[in-house]
Amino acid sequence: MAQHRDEPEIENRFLLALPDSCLKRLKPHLEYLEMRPRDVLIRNGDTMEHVYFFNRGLASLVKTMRDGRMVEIGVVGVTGAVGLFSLLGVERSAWESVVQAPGNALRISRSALQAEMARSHVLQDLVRRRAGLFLSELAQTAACNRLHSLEQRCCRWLLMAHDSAGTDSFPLTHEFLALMLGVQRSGLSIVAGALQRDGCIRYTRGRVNIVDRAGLEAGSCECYGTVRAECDHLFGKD
Amino acid sequence: MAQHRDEPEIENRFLLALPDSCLKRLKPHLEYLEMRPRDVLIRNGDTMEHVYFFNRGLASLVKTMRDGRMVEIGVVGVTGAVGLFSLLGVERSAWESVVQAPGNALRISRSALQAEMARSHVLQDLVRRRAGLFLSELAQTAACNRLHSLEQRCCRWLLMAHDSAGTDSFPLTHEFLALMLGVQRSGLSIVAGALQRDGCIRYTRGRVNIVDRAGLEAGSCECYGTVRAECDHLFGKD
DNA sequence: ATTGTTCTGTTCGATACCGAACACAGTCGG
DNA sequence: CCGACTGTGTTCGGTATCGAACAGAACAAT
Repeated sequence: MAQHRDEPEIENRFLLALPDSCLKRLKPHLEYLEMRPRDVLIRNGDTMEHVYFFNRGLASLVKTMRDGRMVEIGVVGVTGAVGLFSLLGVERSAWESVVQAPGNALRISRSALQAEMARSHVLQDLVRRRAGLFLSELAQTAACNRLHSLEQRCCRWLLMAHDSAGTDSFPLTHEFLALMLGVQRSGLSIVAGALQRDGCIRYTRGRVNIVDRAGLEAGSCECYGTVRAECDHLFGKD
Repeated sequence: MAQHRDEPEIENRFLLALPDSCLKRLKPHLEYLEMRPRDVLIRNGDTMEHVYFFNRGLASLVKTMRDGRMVEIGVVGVTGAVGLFSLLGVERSAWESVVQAPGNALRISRSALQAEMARSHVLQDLVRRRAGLFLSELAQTAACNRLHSLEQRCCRWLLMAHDSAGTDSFPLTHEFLALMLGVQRSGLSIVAGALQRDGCIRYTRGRVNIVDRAGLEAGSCECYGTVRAECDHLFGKD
């Protein structure tokens, strides 16, 4: 998962929100990495030595129980950073961060970023705001997991993935999505089939195509809109 | 909910973990408050101006949907602090913090506490560690809400409440517990009735009595033990 | 004592999802 | 071209929980 470049292109919206001067000082510390599905960035309990800014692609934050059952408790895409809370002094990760959608990211050591935070008030402020947004997302997901149906959560998930994918088509199997949503694959296949019949999505062996976003939004719970609105408020509408 | 004392007794374990010198400087800023069930400490979206350290009693962190359905996404008792993340620079609360079990708390302004953090490395470190623990709790609950049965979550909840209550008997209605767990009251009554028949608890009109902790632990999901172990690791086993 | 309110017990049909299984089709490696 | 594997469609009985309703019991206010 390592591939180096001298002058990586920056598309991550968190980084892009920083002033040029700040970004310029960070650039020498940024390491360009290809992100491949199933790459594990941070394990549960790991000390967080690096922060990852996705330019493209998406990471899943996953909690696994002792019996092996797992469920996604959050995602991090182009508006966020994997390992964000390490910047607020939290040592260890309480979940596993694993690449879900392929793409690339810029990695920087926690210490380098904290050094810049000590200097840049803007960066410090952005980290805090983004952390607040993340907390909100996490709480929303906790409630969503309890209150909303599989179909609603499935639609929400597809919308979030679509936002981060950048393209209408991206790799995704029923099996994987069922794992993330913490449900049986058979149940998910039925929901996915219904969404396909309704013309919201189309899929073929491990690849899904978002056809009708509005349809998905109608089928989704309010959680997508709530989180999206907060994110737009922080980074602007586009 | 306001009742003042000059030299409040400190039982909150977060505060007790601080060195005397640090505590001594904080004391003049600590305001003693009675906590009554349903008192709202922080609303969703509020800026967090104060931090609350419970000596006794328990706060529920609650997320409410637009249709009025709600679910508890976490609790804060004698080992934590309501408004903790404000100390890491997060401005606004993403949920509502409401008193669940009666007791009393010490309140301090965010600014006073941050001033002391700037001085005390130990306090700063403890805040970060406790925040990390809270994140872990939140993630655990998000997963628990998806993966575990009502009975398991009910047992877990009773155990957590028991830990914070300090006594074996505390006020609790089926209605309230169903709200917190995000389920129907009728379903909860059946589970509660079963637990009573099994001799784990006894209850009468709005009051529950913990009879057999071991039984509850057996009926609970692993989430209770996982979170409890992390908490013990941070504060010691008692 | 009477009345109103809160809390609990219980029923009942409806629904969502589980958990396991099997079939089949597309894809890949040799 | 031939397996082997992976991804999807579908079934089926079982269970958990919903959502709504009603009744009775304990308590509080008057």
